[in-house]
Amino acid sequence: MPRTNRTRYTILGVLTHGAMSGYDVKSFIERSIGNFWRESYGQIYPTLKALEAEGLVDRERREGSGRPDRNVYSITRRGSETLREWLVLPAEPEIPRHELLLKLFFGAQVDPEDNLRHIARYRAQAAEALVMLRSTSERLIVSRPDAADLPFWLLGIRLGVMVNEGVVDWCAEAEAVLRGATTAEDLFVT
Amino acid sequence: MPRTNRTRYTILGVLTHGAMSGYDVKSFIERSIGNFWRESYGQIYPTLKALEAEGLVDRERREGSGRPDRNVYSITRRGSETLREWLVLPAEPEIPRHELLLKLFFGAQVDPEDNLRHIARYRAQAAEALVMLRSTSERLIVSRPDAADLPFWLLGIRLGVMVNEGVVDWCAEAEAVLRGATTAEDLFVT
DNA sequence: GCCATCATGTAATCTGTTACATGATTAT
DNA sequence: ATAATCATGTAACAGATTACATGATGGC
Repeated sequence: MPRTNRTRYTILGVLTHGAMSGYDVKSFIERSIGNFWRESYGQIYPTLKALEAEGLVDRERREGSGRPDRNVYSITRRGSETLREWLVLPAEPEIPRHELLLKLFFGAQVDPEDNLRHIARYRAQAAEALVMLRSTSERLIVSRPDAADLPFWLLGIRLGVMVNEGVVDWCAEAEAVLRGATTAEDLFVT
Repeated sequence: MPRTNRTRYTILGVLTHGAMSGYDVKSFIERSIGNFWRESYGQIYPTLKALEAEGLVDRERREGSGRPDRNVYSITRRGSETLREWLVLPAEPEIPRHELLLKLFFGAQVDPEDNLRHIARYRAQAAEALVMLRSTSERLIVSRPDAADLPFWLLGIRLGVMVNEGVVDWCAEAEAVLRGATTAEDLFVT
């Protein structure tokens, strides 16, 4: 059994926030869940077509005044049902792939400075993510204090904050170990 | 440009730990880096063939006494160089996909209990992972205290511990929010 | 007797990215 | 001028999983 196609459900879920075009779906995903989910046009456009053929979304053609014509999609009753059926199913555990850890695992093959460069880059990415996450949470709290999905959005951001804080702490530990200031064993004793 | 094929380098890296068969490569990956990396036979066997054709690994056929014959692969000098070239390159950021957060993002579409079930399952997985990670670290520290790669192995485990501890904490917060005991906004104030 | 482990490999299939093609409008 | 945004779509291709095929040995 191949992995279930989650693009379908992502699009259906996005369309519960209102009718929109494929282009809009993409930018909605980037702005709202881009932190933990991504879709490309190469997936979105064909999937929208398939969803329409299955009666899970409706399409309405809108003449673009000046702008290109848009296909505006809205979710159907059957689409909502299909979405809810999937939402209550247990989330499949993600297949783990962490290239940084993979490279570090083979770190004995390269110079210590190479490993330290990896860590520094990783810490910078996590720190940058934290800034983004915190500013997004603030913006949401002031601009949409009454939205029904606000708690769900904030919980996603909150997990990102906690994980990235952990990453930043780990980077400090990793640097200490790679510089020889600590042994890795000590990390587990304390 | 397609994403670089990391299976190649994973196999080369594994073979720095000694000559072994495709079967061994798979079980080595599962036991050592299974926590953050996975490969299937469907990838390993064809990749080993390709690596041999490129002169990055050598193959030696060993008659199995009783057992099936084995193809034992060892990394060549050129293989080691190719590996090191890749190891020093910046790790490509993983494309994020987190099905649990995706489902939770659309959580307003289902009953609160459905969301709570997701969280409970997620916490159980993280708790189980923590038990595994801690016991692995202890086993490594006592059994291979002198191995040159021990610090690298332990650092990988340590990140897993820190991230999963964060996940467990987050699950408690998420449950409080979903039960209405706290508001999501409060999570960001404190 | 049966299951786990050892052992190799192919085929079918899917998911998903990237590049390409096209072209108007608006803001800088 | 020119870059960014709006807007839709296809084609090529790679990465990866799963299922299938085959078969022996050794422990319970």
